[in-house]
Amino acid sequence: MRYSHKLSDAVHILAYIEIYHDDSLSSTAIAASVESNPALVRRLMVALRQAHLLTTQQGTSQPRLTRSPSDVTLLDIYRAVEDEPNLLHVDDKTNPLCIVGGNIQATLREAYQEVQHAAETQMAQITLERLITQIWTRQRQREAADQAEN
Amino acid sequence: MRYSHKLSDAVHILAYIEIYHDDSLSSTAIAASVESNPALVRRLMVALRQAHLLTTQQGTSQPRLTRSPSDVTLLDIYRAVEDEPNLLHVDDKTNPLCIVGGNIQATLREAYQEVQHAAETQMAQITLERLITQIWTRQRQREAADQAEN
DNA sequence: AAAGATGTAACAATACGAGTAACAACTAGA
DNA sequence: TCTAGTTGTTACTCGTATTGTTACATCTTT
Repeated sequence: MRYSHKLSDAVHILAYIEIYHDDSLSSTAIAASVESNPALVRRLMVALRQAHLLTTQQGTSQPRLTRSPSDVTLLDIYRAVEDEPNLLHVDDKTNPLCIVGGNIQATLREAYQEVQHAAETQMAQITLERLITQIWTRQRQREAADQAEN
Repeated sequence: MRYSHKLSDAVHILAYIEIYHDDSLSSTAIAASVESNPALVRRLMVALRQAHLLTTQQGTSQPRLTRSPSDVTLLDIYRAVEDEPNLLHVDDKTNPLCIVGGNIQATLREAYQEVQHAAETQMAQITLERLITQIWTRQRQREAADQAEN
């Protein structure tokens, strides 16, 4: 399985907008935090906007979250940015004349659906608020560690 | 997310070996059912062999399952063939000087781990025996449907 | 008007899965 | 023993998806 960072970067963007809501929220500034480029940020923000997770206004560097972070879950973000909703994928090119090839697709689809449901149930329990809280907690821990070092 | 068929094809191979254990089990025959090529089948069989899910003997087209299908789960097969064990992936290239960039990696790693655990728990409950049973059930249903049609 | 930002598209670079081919080593049967 | 068929393994190519890069029309603010 190849790996994309869409979900991680989307969470990053939302958390950035929430944490730095008083600073510049230009795609360039956000891209600097993601260590990526403004176009990627804007592309992801299109998906987040279509999912009604944030609002933007052309020309103004002022994206805003439309929902409370306590009301946004990892599942919402996942569905917003991942155009392929499934974590596991059935090989849809098997020999229909074979007992295995003719029946394994539907069988695996059902099994994968159970795995998907378990994963999504867990994703639905992880709120953006919790993630932001943990980011702050880790930040304070790092600052305390830096203090102790000096 | 890009998608591979390694897991599906590996399940296919194991089910094929179990169901057609009295027929030819050459990589060419299996590849015909997967509608793939013998090299792919052999590559996957290497991983399955290293995970002690089957035994092979060079030159003989007689792979054998080493465990009872009731004792092999989707998780076993998943871990055998997927070299990247994680379904979700953290962007490990973020700006450490930013509150978000400096703390989101560890935060997401923890969250993703919970999702991974939920998915793997479900995978561990799906046995190869169950999958094979369902393949047979669907086969009988198809045969009955074909009968009714004529 | 000018500067800076977004929205969007086109293209290149990159990475990875999968297909293909080739060949040494091994097995089984004539 | 010889031969055909198979596995184990490697190298290369191809197709596809993500990401990086660039460009530019459109919008907002000063």
